[in-house]
Amino acid sequence: MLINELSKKTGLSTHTIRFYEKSGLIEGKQDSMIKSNNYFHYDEVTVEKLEFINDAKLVGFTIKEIGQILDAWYNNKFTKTQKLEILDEKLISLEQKLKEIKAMKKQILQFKEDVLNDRC
Amino acid sequence: MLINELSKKTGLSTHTIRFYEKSGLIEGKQDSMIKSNNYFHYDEVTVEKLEFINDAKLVGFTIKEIGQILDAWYNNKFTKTQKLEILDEKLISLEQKLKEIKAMKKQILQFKEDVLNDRC
DNA sequence: AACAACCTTAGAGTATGGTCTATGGTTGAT
DNA sequence: ATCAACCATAGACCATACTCTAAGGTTGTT
Repeated sequence: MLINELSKKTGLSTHTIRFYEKSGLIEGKQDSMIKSNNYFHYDEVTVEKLEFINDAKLVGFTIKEIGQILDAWYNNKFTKTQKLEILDEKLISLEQKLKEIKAMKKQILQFKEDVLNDRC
Repeated sequence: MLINELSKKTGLSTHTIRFYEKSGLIEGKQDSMIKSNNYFHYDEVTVEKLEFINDAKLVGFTIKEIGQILDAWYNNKFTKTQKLEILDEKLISLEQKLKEIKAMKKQILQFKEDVLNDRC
């Protein structure tokens, strides 16, 4: 599929998709059979990747981190061991985020207590 | 205390503290008794606020959101009801973040499975 | 008095993650 | 053939959240 269809499938603008492509998160292929144009073609895996990117942004991963994860998942830049290391590292950072959010919940509940009891 | 001491107590640079002050997160007081200078003085509450800001940044709250929370907690810009509304809203967004992170954990565990079983 | 070590404001510069515009080429239906 | 609707690249522009520099005033110690 071409970028427009990819955009419709993922809800991301073509600008954003091209930005992610420049950032190395996804990769389209130009068809060397067709000489008249230089259009990029994208596959279903790219759709999956973009959906993952959306989720990964929500949890606060940077473009760089998302790139690492995608490379660990769907490329051959790394050995199996390296891939597992990267993924484990991200799991640890997610655990950390969970802790931070739980602590913040407690903090805000405390603020609510303070408000309710006019302690501020 | 002056900004340098505040900086040492919180680990934030004076630049960053001034940035937060400009952004309305904290507020120092100038002593009108002293005419020779215009130095800002900060109290222990400001230390607490800056510590909170640090934690709040970790969970992904923006400066604007942090400002709202601080106002809800330690100011009289809002009524009690408004304050509780703001804090509840933030609790909901924290719940949402928890969900997203848990989903991402599952996703990455799946990636690990894929790597282990050479499915990518 | 002079010097280091503070303080102030204003504004420039940086990194990240987009978002948009300009320019020009391609495709497909009429 | 022409026209809308697509495609590409390059680079400008934007918001957020800092981070730093410049220029000048204050304080405290010697």
